[in-house]
Amino acid sequence: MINKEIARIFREISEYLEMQEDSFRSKAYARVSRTMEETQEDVVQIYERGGKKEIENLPGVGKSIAEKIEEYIKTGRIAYFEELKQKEPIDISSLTAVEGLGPKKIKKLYNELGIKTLNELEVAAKEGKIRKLADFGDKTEQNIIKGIQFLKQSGNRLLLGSAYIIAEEIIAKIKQCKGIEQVGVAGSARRMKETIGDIDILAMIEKPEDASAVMESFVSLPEVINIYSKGATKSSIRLKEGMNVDLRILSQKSYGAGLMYFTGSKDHNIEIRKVAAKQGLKLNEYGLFRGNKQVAGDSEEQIYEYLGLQFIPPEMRENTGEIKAAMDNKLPRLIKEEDIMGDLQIQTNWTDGEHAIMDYAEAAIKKGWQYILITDHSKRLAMVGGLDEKRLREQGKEIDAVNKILANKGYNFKVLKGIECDIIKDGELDLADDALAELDIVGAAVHSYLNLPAALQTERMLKAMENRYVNIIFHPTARIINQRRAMELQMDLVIEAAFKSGIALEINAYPDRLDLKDEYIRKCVEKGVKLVINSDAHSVRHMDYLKFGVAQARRGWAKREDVANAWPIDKLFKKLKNDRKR
DNA sequence: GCCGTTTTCGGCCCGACTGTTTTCAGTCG
Repeated sequence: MINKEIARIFREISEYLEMQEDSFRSKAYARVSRTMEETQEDVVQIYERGGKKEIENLPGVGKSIAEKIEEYIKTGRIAYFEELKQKEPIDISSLTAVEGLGPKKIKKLYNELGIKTLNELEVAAKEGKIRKLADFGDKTEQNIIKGIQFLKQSGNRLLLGSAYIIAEEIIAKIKQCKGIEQVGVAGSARRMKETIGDIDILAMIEKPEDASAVMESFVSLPEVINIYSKGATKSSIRLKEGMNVDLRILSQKSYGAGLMYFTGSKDHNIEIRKVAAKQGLKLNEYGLFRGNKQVAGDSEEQIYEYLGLQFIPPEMRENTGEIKAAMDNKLPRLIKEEDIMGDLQIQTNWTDGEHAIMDYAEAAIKKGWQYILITDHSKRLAMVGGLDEKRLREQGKEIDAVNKILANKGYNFKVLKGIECDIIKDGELDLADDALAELDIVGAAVHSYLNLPAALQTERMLKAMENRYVNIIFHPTARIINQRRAMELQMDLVIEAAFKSGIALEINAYPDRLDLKDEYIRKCVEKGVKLVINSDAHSVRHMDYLKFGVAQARRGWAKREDVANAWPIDKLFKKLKNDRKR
């Protein structure tokens, strides 16, 4: 996958151009860098499908940049970038990673002191050379030293699941401050991105004079190890966990505008501000203005409405067509957590799960669900005691017994018989067809040989999908966020096969999986491929993860109709099972 | 370098905070 590599090169080009004061061209490259970062489909595949023209369809990509992408695909390099690097051989990406250092300062450091690398920067700072430069001073030098220190100990972006917990803890503390009307999370956490860089928190206060006390208690939270900035309305800190948190304080009449601004995404905001500008309006984080007069701002709903747009849910705010859709009144009604009627992937103490079938059933009933599917591993996963045909049938008896007890208690609830059947290397399934035939719903998943080349891996997957008993492919790409790359799969072919066969693809809600990714989900939705959102619970408490899967589905523009486990049980059987074209 | 319901040329989101300076450039989001 070369998208990330191209993204990095364009980001560096952007920074070189910024050094040369070519700000607009720089922004053009920065924008395409973000696009490449977010594009899930391999740009090589896009190129193979439709050549340079197809690449130009990517937002922000024009003729010149499309040519550079083509050049990279063909030759593995971009001559323009090589020239820039040769002229000024600076390790820009490492240096800009230092908080407070940007292209202009880096340029000065290079010109005055010949600094090219992080190491040279650190040495110069520690030797006190930086403070002597014009426009630099003691503080800047200290901040550089600190910045390098933090850089060395900071790791990956945090999983949404973890960031959420941290944000909630901080919010709870801020809520206790005097004069606080409302506190909420904004930023990528509110957009429910799968990983989070910084946590953004927004607070509304009644009286402006309370602001400084709120800021004071924010920056003195016990977890704080650095204060980047502290102002009347905006402060920025770093937590022990290695995570940066911003707090912004707003008045009631600006809360909606601030929430919108702080939620992003950046590209969404830029586009929305352009929409405003076209109507002779100005949008900033304080409100929507005509001249000096505020015409909207206390709620997001009000701002979108004034601009003639439908309300755009935060998960959609990525500038990938949602603004146009909102303009045309064509936003989909996204799936909600309340729409979910059951969970179709649960591991019990028959294999590597923590709890018994009845425990999960009771928890599901509490959630108001109508069914769960029990899906322990199959025998190939010997490590966790995967079920063979015999034990699977024994488990079926326990499920029957649980259902009987629940029925006697008067619950309208059903435990369904399933399996997470291993797809072995050649695409065959791990269990015999006659055993699968006895189950209500069959899930299949890859757990081994994750490094096969794309063609082979795809062939394997398609072969498994030919099995007439398979209803769902679990965690289709097998990635683990921050740990393991997705399998190399030609997803277009997999999605096509799912469409033809009537097999559903899973959105696995486990925080470090979230597999399918949002972009693939959107392709499924466009194509009419059925989805399911499962917790992959190995414990009763994991069933709460479903909300992250729902969020991922929303980021992929999925509606209730697209998600099989948002359907009542009879429709679930009809559409997922009996409609399966065999 | 990109882009178009004012446009194929002339624009390009907007503001807070910091540090170094006497009015602002650089950085960040």
